[in-house]
Amino acid sequence: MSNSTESTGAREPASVQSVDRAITILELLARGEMGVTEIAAELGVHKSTASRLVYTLQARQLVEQHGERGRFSIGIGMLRFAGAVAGQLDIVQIGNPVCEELAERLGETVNVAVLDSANAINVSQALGTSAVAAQNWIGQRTPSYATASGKALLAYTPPGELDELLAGELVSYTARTITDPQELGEVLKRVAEDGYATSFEELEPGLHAIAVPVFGAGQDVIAAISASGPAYRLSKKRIPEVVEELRQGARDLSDRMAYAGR
Amino acid sequence: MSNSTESTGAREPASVQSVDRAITILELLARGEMGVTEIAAELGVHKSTASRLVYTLQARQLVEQHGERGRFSIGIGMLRFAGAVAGQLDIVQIGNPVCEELAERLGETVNVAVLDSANAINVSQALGTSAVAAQNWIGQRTPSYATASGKALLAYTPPGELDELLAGELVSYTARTITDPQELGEVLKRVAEDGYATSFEELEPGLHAIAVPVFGAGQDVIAAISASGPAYRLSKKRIPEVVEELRQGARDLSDRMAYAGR
DNA sequence: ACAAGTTGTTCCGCGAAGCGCAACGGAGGG
DNA sequence: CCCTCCGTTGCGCTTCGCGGAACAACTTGT
Repeated sequence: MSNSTESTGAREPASVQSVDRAITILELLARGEMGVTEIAAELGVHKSTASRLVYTLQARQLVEQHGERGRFSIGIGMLRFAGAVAGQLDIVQIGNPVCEELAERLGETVNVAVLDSANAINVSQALGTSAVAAQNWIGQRTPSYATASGKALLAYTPPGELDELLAGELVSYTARTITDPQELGEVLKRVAEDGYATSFEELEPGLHAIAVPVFGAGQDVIAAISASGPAYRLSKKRIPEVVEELRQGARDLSDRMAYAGR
Repeated sequence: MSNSTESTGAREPASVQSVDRAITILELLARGEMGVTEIAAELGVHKSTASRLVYTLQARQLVEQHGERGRFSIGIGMLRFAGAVAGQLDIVQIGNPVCEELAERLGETVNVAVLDSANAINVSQALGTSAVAAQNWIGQRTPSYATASGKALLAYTPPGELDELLAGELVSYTARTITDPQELGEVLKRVAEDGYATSFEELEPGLHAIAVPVFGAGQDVIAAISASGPAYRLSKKRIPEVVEELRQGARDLSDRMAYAGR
């Protein structure tokens, strides 16, 4: 949240202050509407400063003002960039229809995720049929060791890199989160053997997820597909069924990616 | 592109310079990879300035560096915002599956667009089956009077607002672009009667498009669905067939939006 | 193979640009 | 109808960010 100016410490090449603040504003607004005063308080700056930053973002359509003098929220202009990043990562576009189909077939929320250093990032999503308005996970950075997708991705990473990647990262989110490096290693080995990974309440209480890897042209893993839902519905019993469906989707996605040329 | 500092003229409340530049960088990178020097030249600033701006964006994952010292491109962090804006505009999420289905049925690229002042902005997209790697239109701001979607949206706007909206906007893109306000008025009236709009090479030579409006809860138009493709394939003859499919999709989308609660 | 041309990054001093302050004007709410 | 809270706008001071130049790591040309 409010990470103010860190004057001393590590020698980071120094960021441009106002740009950094502007990005923070965008991240705040990504979570919901806010007023200028609220933003200023969160940033730890004066109202006027926040106002001008917001104005700049608004002039470029990155934020929108709801009334003439109302609150602010993320703007449509952001979609332009969204389209660009989606265009660069073919998997985003190609993953969407696959997600849709799986979501309909399983009735659960389905995501495609890729690995970015220690985090798994969801790049595509399709909501399940359940009426419960599920959370939007797109773009979310989730700790790889605590999610099904993450573990599916990590399982095929060389152990050497792995230790480096997760050094000092193993924070506990629930009672079931794996925090012991050695235990994690064993679990990942098992994942590689079985060809699927699970996360049963390791990230959030009551949240279950099952994931399988998506292979690229060679033997490398380029993504993971996961199904997630409430614990009472996505039980252990359903693993074989769900894994089977996910595998089919993963194969489908692999093929489409190969066809697309990458 | 390079809009430098305009010292004189209208009294705009003044933007924060570095933030404005940073956004320009993002827009540049949205079109493809670039190097720092290239960016600096485009912005009209010194390399060092560009380097620091890019570093700031990179630290927040909004841009990525391809090698250790390579070129830059839009980063995955952008997806976080994309998810946020998609969450706020329900139509983005709901529109996607509708696009997919229509695209498969028609074999052409299908888009959902909304109106933003004088521009039509594509918010959802599904590519057609044709092997031709079509352009990514998501987030694109297109001149409403020259696109099928745009005209479908404008046709239900009160004439008063319309004149104000398009004052001095009617630029010509091709020989067929409508640049006469009176002619546009007549065309739009026709669109409202027929219930569909076309753009045959009015935006780009060789590009045809057909669109229908999407109605909200009342009689208001909240979006438009369009099919677009090369002139030789999406000919006038196909209008009845395509319009019929699009109408069905629009009704579907309307229903789903109503069901979703907005 | 070396040199000359790139590239992107870092250090530093000056100046403008952006910040905080305070006053303004409108919108609700009591 | 006053009082409070909101977002916006001049204004002056200081800081922050810019430009210049030197640097280091690659690529190219001969």
